[in-house]
Amino acid sequence: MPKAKYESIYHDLKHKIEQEEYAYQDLMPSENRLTEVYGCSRNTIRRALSELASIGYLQPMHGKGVRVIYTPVPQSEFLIGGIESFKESAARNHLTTHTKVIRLEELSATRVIAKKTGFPEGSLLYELHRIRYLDGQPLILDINFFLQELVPNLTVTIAEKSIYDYIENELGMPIATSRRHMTVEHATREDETYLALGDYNCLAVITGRVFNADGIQFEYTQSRHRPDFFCFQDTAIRTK
Amino acid sequence: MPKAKYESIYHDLKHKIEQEEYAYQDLMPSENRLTEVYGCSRNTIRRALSELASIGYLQPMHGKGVRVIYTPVPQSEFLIGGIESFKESAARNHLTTHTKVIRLEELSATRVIAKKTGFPEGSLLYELHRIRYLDGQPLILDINFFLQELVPNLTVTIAEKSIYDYIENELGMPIATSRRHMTVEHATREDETYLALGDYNCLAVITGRVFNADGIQFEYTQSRHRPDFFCFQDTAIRTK
DNA sequence: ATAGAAAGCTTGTTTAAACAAGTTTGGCAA
DNA sequence: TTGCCAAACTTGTTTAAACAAGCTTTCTAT
Repeated sequence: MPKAKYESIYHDLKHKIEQEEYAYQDLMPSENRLTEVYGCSRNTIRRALSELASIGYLQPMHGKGVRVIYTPVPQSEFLIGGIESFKESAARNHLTTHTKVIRLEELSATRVIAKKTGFPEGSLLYELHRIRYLDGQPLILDINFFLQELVPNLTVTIAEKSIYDYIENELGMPIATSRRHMTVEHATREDETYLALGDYNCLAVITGRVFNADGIQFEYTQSRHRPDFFCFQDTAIRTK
Repeated sequence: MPKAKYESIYHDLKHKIEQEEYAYQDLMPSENRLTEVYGCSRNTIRRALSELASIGYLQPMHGKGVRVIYTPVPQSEFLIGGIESFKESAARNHLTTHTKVIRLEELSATRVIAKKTGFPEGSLLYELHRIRYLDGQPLILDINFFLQELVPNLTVTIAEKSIYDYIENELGMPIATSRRHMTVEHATREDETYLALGDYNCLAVITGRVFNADGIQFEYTQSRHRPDFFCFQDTAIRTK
């Protein structure tokens, strides 16, 4: 499905790196070599390589070559990374899931809610609380606010399936960018009621604003994760 | 001191967005307009714009324009993001800091340590435990493993100042890429001893491998954060 | 008046070329 | 043999051009 040339080269190289055809610490073929292999220009190769560098797969070295620094991650954990729905994450980890809606109501954004969520004061919103189960265990309390104007006609049925699927495929609104904060917070009464926290008295909390492809925020979300199944991945590139 | 043209354009535009000269939800000037303003080619402009999109400042819209989606973040929190030393983060937040070394010893990587840290078995390492204080409060327990071959002659004095400064400026080794995991873990005996955890019984833990510009891993690090001062920032772009 | 085509914007992809700058190799001269 | 320099690699930056594709405006034909 990649329509752009650099995308298919990116995916091809990514796959070869993950299969360790290009192994950890190896040098990649030179850009000129890859140009011949893929029958494209050097710029197109460089675009694919730079995206692989940005996800921490490659380390380019000026004058020397490009080194593979990808190492396989142990797939035992439920990993979060990128913008991914709960169901997508679960599927990637071969786990079964279901979702229970605790609360779904309409409201208008007060000044306090507007400040917290980033929506304009007075916006019509949906507030949605859901519990996410993985293999029968309640792991995540999701609290979402959706802009009714962009995500209309939200129902319990939709909320228990996949909202992202509804948004992208039924409403035809592409999801683009998400800016998130991660913190660790004390468990609330609601957390204790719905999640089997055991002896943990805090949770991993991911808070974020989600924008569509037009740069309009349509969602404010807070995911409250039971610590024992939470892992967030990230690659950082140091800028000079 | 950006030496490349696209870097200085990037920084200039970033600054203007942060100053809200280009405000939230505004459209940026078109690429053709910006080429006139900055006197450069469209490619160079596009490079600057795409880096601003990758940090969640801009949302490009095919055929329509580029929308500003940056909103200022409340600067009250101690934010983590990118590869940044503790001192750099503290300085950015106008806070005073000091560091106490708990433990500094040499060791050779056993099989277990090699698997955990990603260093080859038998590597000579430094193991370093430090407490980081912010305005007098013990907030972070840092546990580091350094490859002696690349980070030689580590002393308590260096460890209490800035190791990144030592590595980059004294040893002249550029730090490039860091792959990290974030989890929430039960407090250990060591955490309880050194950090004033109050009634928290867990911590935010950032675990990571750090690579130099040659793609060689020189550090394995674990930062154990007291929850109340921990906040991690991230921008995710959804890929189709 | 309205539908629809066309023109003129916008961003997205790809190529080609030239040059800059860092590293390695190989050969030449002392 | 040793030291040094030049040649031949490598990646990094910039320009120019052409075309694709999405969106908006304008004009035209019905």
